[in-house]
Order: sequence, then C-alpha cells, then structure tokens
Amino acid sequence: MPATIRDVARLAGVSPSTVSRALSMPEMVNAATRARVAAAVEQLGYQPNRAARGLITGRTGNIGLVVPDLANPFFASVAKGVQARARRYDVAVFVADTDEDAAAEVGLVRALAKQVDGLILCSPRAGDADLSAIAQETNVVLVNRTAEGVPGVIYDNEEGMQQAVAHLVALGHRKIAWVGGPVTSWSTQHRSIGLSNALYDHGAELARVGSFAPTYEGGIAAADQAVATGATAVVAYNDLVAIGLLARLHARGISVPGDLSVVGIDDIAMSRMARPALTTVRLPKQEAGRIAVELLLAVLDDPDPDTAIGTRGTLHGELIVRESTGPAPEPSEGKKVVA
Amino acid sequence: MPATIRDVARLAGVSPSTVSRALSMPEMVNAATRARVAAAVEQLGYQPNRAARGLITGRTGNIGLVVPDLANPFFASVAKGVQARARRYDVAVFVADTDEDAAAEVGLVRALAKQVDGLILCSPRAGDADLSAIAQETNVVLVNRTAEGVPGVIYDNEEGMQQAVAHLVALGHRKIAWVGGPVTSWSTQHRSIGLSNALYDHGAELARVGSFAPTYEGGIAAADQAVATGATAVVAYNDLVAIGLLARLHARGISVPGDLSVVGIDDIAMSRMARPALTTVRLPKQEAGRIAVELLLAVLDDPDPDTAIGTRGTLHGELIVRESTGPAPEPSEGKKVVA
DNA sequence: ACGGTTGCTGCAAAGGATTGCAGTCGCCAG
DNA sequence: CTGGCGACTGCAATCCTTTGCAGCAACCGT
Repeated sequence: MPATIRDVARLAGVSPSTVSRALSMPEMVNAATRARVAAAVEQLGYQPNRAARGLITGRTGNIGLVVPDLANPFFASVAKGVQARARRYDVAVFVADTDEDAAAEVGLVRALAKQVDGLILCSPRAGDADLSAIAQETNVVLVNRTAEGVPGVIYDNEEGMQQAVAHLVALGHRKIAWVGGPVTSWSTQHRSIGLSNALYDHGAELARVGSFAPTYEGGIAAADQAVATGATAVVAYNDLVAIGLLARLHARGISVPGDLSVVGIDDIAMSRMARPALTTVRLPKQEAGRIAVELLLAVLDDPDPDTAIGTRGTLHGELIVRESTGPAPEPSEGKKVVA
Repeated sequence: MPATIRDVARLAGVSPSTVSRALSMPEMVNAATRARVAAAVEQLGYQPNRAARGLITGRTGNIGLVVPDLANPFFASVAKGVQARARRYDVAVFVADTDEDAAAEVGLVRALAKQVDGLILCSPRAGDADLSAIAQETNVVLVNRTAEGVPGVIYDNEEGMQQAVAHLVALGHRKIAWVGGPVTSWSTQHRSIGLSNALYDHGAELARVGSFAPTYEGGIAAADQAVATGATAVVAYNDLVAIGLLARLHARGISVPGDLSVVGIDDIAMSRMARPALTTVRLPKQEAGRIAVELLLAVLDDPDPDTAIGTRGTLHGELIVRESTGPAPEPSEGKKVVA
C-alpha cells in the first residue's frame, strides 16, 4: 500500500537506483534529477522501507535501552534523554526493563541484541564476566558503570562527594554517616570511596552504615543505624534512600536539619517536594542518556575497537542545597536527640 | 555472520521452506523432521532475521508507545506495563516521548507509524480530528481517552470519584473543592463530572477551582484558591497536584488533615512518601499498559474494523486511605484556619 | 580528431525468510 | 493392479532497497 522506491522512480522518470542515491548520497546525482526525485518523494509521501534497507545494509536503525526499573525516576529520566537524542538521528529506541533481575538481564540483552545495532545498558546488574561477553558480541555503551574496553558514560562520584562534604564541613559537621546501596553496585563503591577521601581531606570522620536497598524502604531501614552512629549528618546512596531516612527520622521525632542533616544524590523530582526539601547532588540524568546515544552512534560508525577504548563520557554533579542540611548541633548540648 | 535459515536447512538436511514451516507452522511438518530442524536450530543458535521476515510478511513485530512525558511517574508505570506484556509476546516496544507537545505529537506518531505494526497512544494531547485521522491509517489503541471506533483502555473515573466522595462524606465533609487539570484533558472532564455526580448523590456541595497544570507547581498555584472556597476537603486532578497543594498548605500553616483534607488520584510512588502521606484513588497503571498491549495485538490479528469497535478496557480505581484525610473540622469553631 | 577523464545513470545481484504451487511417496479402496 | 487421496517436502517467486559494475555522453587536453 505505501509507496515504494519503484513508484518514486517511475514518477520521476528515473531508475530506483537513482532514487536511492538521490536520497542517501545526494552529491552523486545531478541537481536537476535530484529535484525531480525530491518532488516525487514529496508527492508520494515516500519513506524507505526500513526492513528492506536493513536486510541489505545489515543495520536496523534501531538501538536498545536496558534499564533495571522504568518506574524509578532516575532511569525514566535517562530514558527520556536517550530517546530524545536518538530521535534527532532518526534512530528508534527499544526500551526494556529488567525488573532489577540480574539473571533476566543477560537473557534479555541477548535477545534484544539481535534486533538492534547497539545497546545502551543503564546501571547493569550483570556480573563483569557476563558484561564483557555481551560487549564482545554486540555494540554496547554502559551508563553508570565501567568495564575494560567498553565505552560508557559515568558520573564523577568522587567530585560529587567532595561537594557534599565541603558543604557539610562548612556547616560544622565533623562526623558523617554513609548509607550505602547494594554491595554489587558500581556506584555504591565509588561513592563510598569518594566520600571517604573527601572526609579524609577535611579531617572529618566517616561512619559507614550497612548496605541497603536503593529505595524508600531502604532508607527507612537505615535510619536508626545512621542515628546510632552519633554522626550529625548523613549522606545517602541516593535520593530515594534519603527520603526514606527523612520519613523515619520524622517518625522518631528527630529534627532535620536541627538534629541531623541529610544529603541525597541524584536530585529526582521528588526531592524538592520532600519535607524538608532535600539537599542533594544533582546528577544530569537526561544528559547521560544523550551522551550515551552519541557514544553508541560513534561506535557504530567506527567499529574499530582500538578507537572505542577510551571513549568515555564523564558527567559532573552539582550540589543543590535545600532544607535538609543545616549547622551541626552544638556538641555541648549532647547528642541524645531521642526523647 | 549469524546463522541463516539456509544454514539450518543444510545441517538438518532439509530445504529452507521446511525449516520455516517447522518453526512457524509445526503441525505441518513430520515429527521426525521437526526434531532434526529443532536440533539444528539449537546447535546453530539460529534466530530468524526479523528484517527479512518483515519484508515479506509486512509485519515488523514491533509496536510503538507514545507518552507525553516519560519522567512523569504515571506514564513511566504505564510504559513498564506495556513493555513487560509485550515481551511476553515477543514484541519489541519503541518508546517515544512528546514532551507534552500536541503539535510534535502528530508528527512523531506519523513517523513512528511506518516502523511499527501498531501504536499505543497514552493520554494523547492531539485533537480529536488528528486522532481519528491517525487511527484511520494505522492500528491504534488509546490509553486514558476515547475516540469513535478506536479501541482503548480507560479508567472508570466516575466510580473513582464516587469512592473518594463516599470516604470524604463519611468523615463529615459537606463542601468539597475540585482542582481541575488541563481543560483539554479527557480525564479532567470525566473526573469533574464524576465528582459532581457523586457529590449530588450525597447531597454535598462542589466548589470548582480553575484549571491548573497537572504538576506539583500546578498544585502550589491552586492551593490558595482551594482554601478560599471554604471547602473542608479538596480533590486534586492527580497526585502531583495534590502534593503541590500539601506543600503550599504547609507553608501557610494550614493543617492537613486537621483543617483541610486532601485527596489525590493515581497513587504514584511519591504519594506514600508525602507528608502527610496522601489519600488517593489508586489507578492500576501497569495494568493499563498490559491491557493496551493485549488490545493492540488483538486488533493486529483481526484488523476487521467492525470487531474492533467496542473493544475497550475499563479499569477500576481503588481508594487508598492514608494520612491526608480526616474528619471535617467542627463548623462551630469557624473556618478561619489561617493564623 | 582522438584517447581519456569526469559525471551521471541504469542493470542486476544480493540480502533472508515466507508461501503458493507442484511434486513425491506411501497407502487404501475399488 | 490401479486410480486417487493424504501427508509431507521442495522449488521458485516475492518482499524492497542498496550498491558494485558497466554503460554512456560530454568534455578536456593535446
């Protein structure tokens, strides 16, 4: 039913080859012919059949995006950035959600890989070995994670932690608790290290508090342990955890930031709606998605693995100070904030 | 590089046709042959080339999902449901975000339509005329909206409002304010009508408050007007608006639910994290996505427009009572809640 | 005037899977 | 013994586009 290249060719009085060239290598065809073809294309509303093109070029013009959980606002933002930028290049995006399941992830990725030119893996839960294997057999760009010889975009977690600590230390905090996320998470490790280094630089003390789910519930679970450390400020793995912290602290009657300051990471929409509004390190989420697309497209254009190594984007966080951080409470008053 | 149907055929000692049939119409081929083919497929890790198949069948095996804003948790949830259910049918999902732009929407839909077998349009912003035109030339399922002869899945807004009102009236509220969303929104209209009917049934009074953006900011903007109506309870267009309301009311020192009760609609993740936790009408978001996929697939299998008309899914909301609603304040005490 | 470019266009093959049609074989009924 | 049917399988065309190669004309330099 839709117009084919032959219809266009007939209408323009040329061969299909010429139409094809007029569209994809315009400089190779005479200006007058090109104009006739363009007119015919316009008139017929012709759009090349992607399947037929894909059959011969071996390219689908599609890319895949794999995220652990679409309902998590962080990943939703990344996805938004990805599809916006992909559209600019006339590339379609398949989105797949693994439901935080590392096992399902590799199967899904393998299946998806056949249908796309390349994949963007966002915060993959898979192990390093699986990840390398996947990167071997298909074009991959990682977001929020690094792997040998695989391009990716990451956040400068160290710098982000540096900013948070500088803010907290300036407010007089000398002992700061860290509520970690999943142990297997690349981000947890780097944020923890960054925090540790930053605190060392400022001569402040670090109190690590377990490892928790990167969720609101995780924050609720972590709160009491964070309080028990005696720290006057808490840095959470992400905003969701920080908001959970806030909820539990409120329930216990601990004032934020009066008794305890709380800092998150991500700056999701929810954070400015929290009470008190959350101080956090804003991560450019959509930007990460956009850059991932650029990186992937670059890899596709030049699949030489030598140039691919080293193609890595680093994004920087920005401290957003809201209401959840304040001056450290006077030590002389005692730390027994609980009634 | 990847195995083709010919490789499989050679290994199994049959013709490509037989391989094709063994895979897609198993009952047509001898059991023994089928087993040999299956073994060869297994050994080679063969997967049919979707482009080649699409070329001849005219089907891509892909569907498209168009949402106004992926970063909005409501749509993210729908998207999650869509892609989960689509995967079950081995259908890939293209996701596109229109950035709330009605004009961009129709262009995007037209472009996307060529690459997929059908589209799921979630809360489309486009006008009725455009929508009908699109539905004419491609397979479409609507979510959160109806249109003549186009299948879709909607929420029973009337019933949801009924539940909210019953709850509020039981708490003694007799005058209830409605904070409406965008005027062009199908949901706004139906929720408003539903609320109006429910209040009439209970002999309670309705106070309509303008039309606001369906966002946190919209809620902030609406709060003062809602208070000024003298109502003892407010029903908001959605949870985002309700949370905005909460923020502004808190800033003004108006107690929720002490002075004013607030009810939202949607039950997004944020709602139970709000302070006070938001009473809301939970809409099954992922379910809407799942049903939309089923509907679309049904249309694809039977493109007869006669059967398509009337295929419509209706989902029901569920009242979730949290902390933002309570007994109406004593009228004798006076309504001057502001200090 | 002629060999050689240069610039443009067409021919035809290729890419992988599906499917209508025809062919083969075995078997049963007449 | 033979005609015919049923069950299965293979042949070959087809879907639409891209691209290497060849053809053709005009034009340049000598």
